[in-house]
Amino acid sequence: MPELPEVETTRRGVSPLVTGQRVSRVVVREARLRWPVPTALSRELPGQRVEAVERRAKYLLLSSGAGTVLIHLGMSGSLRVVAAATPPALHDHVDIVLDDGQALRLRDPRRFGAVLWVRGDPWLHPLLAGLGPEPLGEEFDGHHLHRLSRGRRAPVKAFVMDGRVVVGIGNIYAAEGLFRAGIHPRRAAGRVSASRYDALAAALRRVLSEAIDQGGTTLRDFVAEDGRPGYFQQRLHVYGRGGKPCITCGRTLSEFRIAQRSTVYCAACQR
DNA sequence: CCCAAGACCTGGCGGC
DNA sequence: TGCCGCCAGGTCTTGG
Repeated sequence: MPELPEVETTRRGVSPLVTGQRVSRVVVREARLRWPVPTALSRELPGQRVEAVERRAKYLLLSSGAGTVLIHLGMSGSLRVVAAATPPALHDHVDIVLDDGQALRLRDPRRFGAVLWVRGDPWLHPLLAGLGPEPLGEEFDGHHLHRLSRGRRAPVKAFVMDGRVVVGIGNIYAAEGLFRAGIHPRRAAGRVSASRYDALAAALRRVLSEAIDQGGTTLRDFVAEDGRPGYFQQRLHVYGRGGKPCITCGRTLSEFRIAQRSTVYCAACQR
């Protein structure tokens, strides 16, 4: 579920309901996420006011005077704001209960997600410190990709999914960006030209922005009912379409695996 | 340093 | 209907 657009959609949905609220308690029903949910979170967050809800890569940061809650949704996580009295469903692992009677509730069936508590400067945390630029930020462009890729022999798809290069490009948007830029996903990263990296950076920006916009279309009821943002309805050009015709040339889309991830592309349009 | 593969989990689906 | 193998939006960790 969560690629960058969904995490950003979640942030926008949750932020106005949580920011400025005081935390009354933290309920951890299942601490065994990717890393154990620290007991210090339950001790030190209650009584604090949530100052802001920020995003870096696919991490959400809830800041308070005493520390920062670092949340990652993994493969299957979702966050909602519910009435604190709402009975938890299966896999509703953590509640951050607020003074106004609502709770920020994490559901994560596969438990690849994380809820951490960082006392000092969160930007120095090991999970955040080494990250590359935001794909929608100013530092990210074709020149950045071109410069970092020289001498790299890994497939360009794996290269753009590497968070040290640029954050937030998951399996869906890597495939979509490469298709729109006409680049074969298995081409060695070091053998993609500067101008084609310009096209790739622009394509990634565009597809991510579009997805966020579409998530935004259902933002109003996002927190209320079924937390599914609208961007799933957007037309994906290649992801999940292996064996179907290319929307540009009609040729059957090919599918193979790069680093255990399914990868769909058009052998005619992508070189 | 670079790269590929393994690891962590549950649930849904297709095939038999 | 039931069971089995495979696949799924991520990314840290390990080993060559």
